Amino acid sequence: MANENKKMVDAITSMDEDFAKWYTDIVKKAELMDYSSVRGCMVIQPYGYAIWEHMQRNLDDRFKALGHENVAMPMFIPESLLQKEKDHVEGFAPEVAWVTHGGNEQLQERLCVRPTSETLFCDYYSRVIHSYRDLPKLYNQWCSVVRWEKTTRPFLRSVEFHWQEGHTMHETAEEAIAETEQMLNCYADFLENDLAMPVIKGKKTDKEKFAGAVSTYSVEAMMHDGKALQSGTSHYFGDGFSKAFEIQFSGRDNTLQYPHQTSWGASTRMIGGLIMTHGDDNGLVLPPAVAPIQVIVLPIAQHKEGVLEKARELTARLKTFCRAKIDDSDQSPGWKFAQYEMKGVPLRLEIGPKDIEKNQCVLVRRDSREKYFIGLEELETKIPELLEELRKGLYEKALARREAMTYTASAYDELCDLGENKPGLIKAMWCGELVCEEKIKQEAGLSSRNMPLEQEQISDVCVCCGKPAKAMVYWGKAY
RNA sequence: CGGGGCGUAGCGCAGUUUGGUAGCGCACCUGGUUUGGGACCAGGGGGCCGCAGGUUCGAAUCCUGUCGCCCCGACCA
Repeated sequence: MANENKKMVDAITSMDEDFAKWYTDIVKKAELMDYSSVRGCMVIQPYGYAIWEHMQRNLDDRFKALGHENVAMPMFIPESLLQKEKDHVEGFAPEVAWVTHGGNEQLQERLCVRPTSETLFCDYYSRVIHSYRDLPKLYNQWCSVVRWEKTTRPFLRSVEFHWQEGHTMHETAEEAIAETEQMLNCYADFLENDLAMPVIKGKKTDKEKFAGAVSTYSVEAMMHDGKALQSGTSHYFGDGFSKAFEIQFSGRDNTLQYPHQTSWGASTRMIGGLIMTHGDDNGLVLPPAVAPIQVIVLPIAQHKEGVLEKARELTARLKTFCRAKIDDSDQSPGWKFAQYEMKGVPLRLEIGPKDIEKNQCVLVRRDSREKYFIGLEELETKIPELLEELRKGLYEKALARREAMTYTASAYDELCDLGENKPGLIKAMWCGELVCEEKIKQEAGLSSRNMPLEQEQISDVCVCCGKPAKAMVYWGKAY
């Protein structure tokens, strides 16, 4: 057994040895992405893109069930449009890419490649919203955006990344706030139930909020190394953009009003989150909801009479109720075991001569490597059961790890000490002042992740300055 | 953008100090034997040594520049 493990560990760097290398090893060896010739931009390979497609489909169904519609906005934003909202342009200008020429001609006004599309949506809304009867507008788009990031990492931070951005307009602030909360919950539900990633829902501090937003909410997940990953975000804009873009409508009382706005997004970064939440030293571990292959069928001694036929027949049967695939290539079984573990396939089905004799097969779980000998007539019930157990198991394991790596600091020394010595999240009270937040960043190396919706009263005073506390904050290091 | 490391076959590397025209393992191709945890034997294909200049009779090797990637920091989904 020790021998077996050794061989497989050889394939990728162990996460204890070098977490960053472990991550890039998985991303490459599971064939999720490849580097491209463009700095910071990646090729998402078929297997990685298939995961994204499952995420997209799942989220898109959720959005549509909540009344949203998909649209497509231009990829370019005229400079004048980007500049309409002051905070927004200040936040994004340092990292936008500019188009200055069309063919050989210099453009009269340069165009930025969208880093996010608030301005485009607002420009459009200013033309189509006239009456309260035009509201709400519940739009979403699936697209890629470009941010000229200085350092990049596959899926976690790339210059171009794929995402969805929802942009909605509402008659009242209350409605827009409700939308912001609803979409935050939508992401949380998707992440927790389908991706098996426990998240902390909370509000960002002013320092960390989106450029131009009144308030920003996030779902934060903890990775294997204790760092936080913002995995989805939902903003309430109030009427700031509406005023900047002169979006007005006639209200029920026949007065001119500004609509209230939200935006919310989730990106291919979630793929990085999956890797760093569930992955292990044998590779990726995928939750069934987004696994391109849920069950890989591996014929054993496939040259022997009847094995391949039986394996193909089983695969066809499996395909009627789950995403199944057979690998009948002539690689050795051991190679295939390792290969599909690397790719994170939740269940492996082995079928060989001995099994056929007994009318059974072997199912092996990716997460625990537990083996189950299953009668062939039970597959329709056993496979969904095992997939569900695996999903729950992944969630519980991730939650237990997060809890074990979450600390409480009631004194400043304690906060600094934890920040330096304990990877993970730290709960501590905060007065709400930027100076304290910056001091904590400077001295403890911790940024505020969010102020959780589920607040706890650790003490009455700010961990940093000792003045009365306004909120409990999760502090940590982030991707 | 600062600090560090690295670019030689698809991948991982040796060769660079001391210039002499490129090698190993894996992968790939062919044939055969194998097949319940990364199989074995035999044969074979593949490289403007990141790119551009320079020095030299001769450069993977020395010099200059440049591009890219990775890691650690500051900024961000």
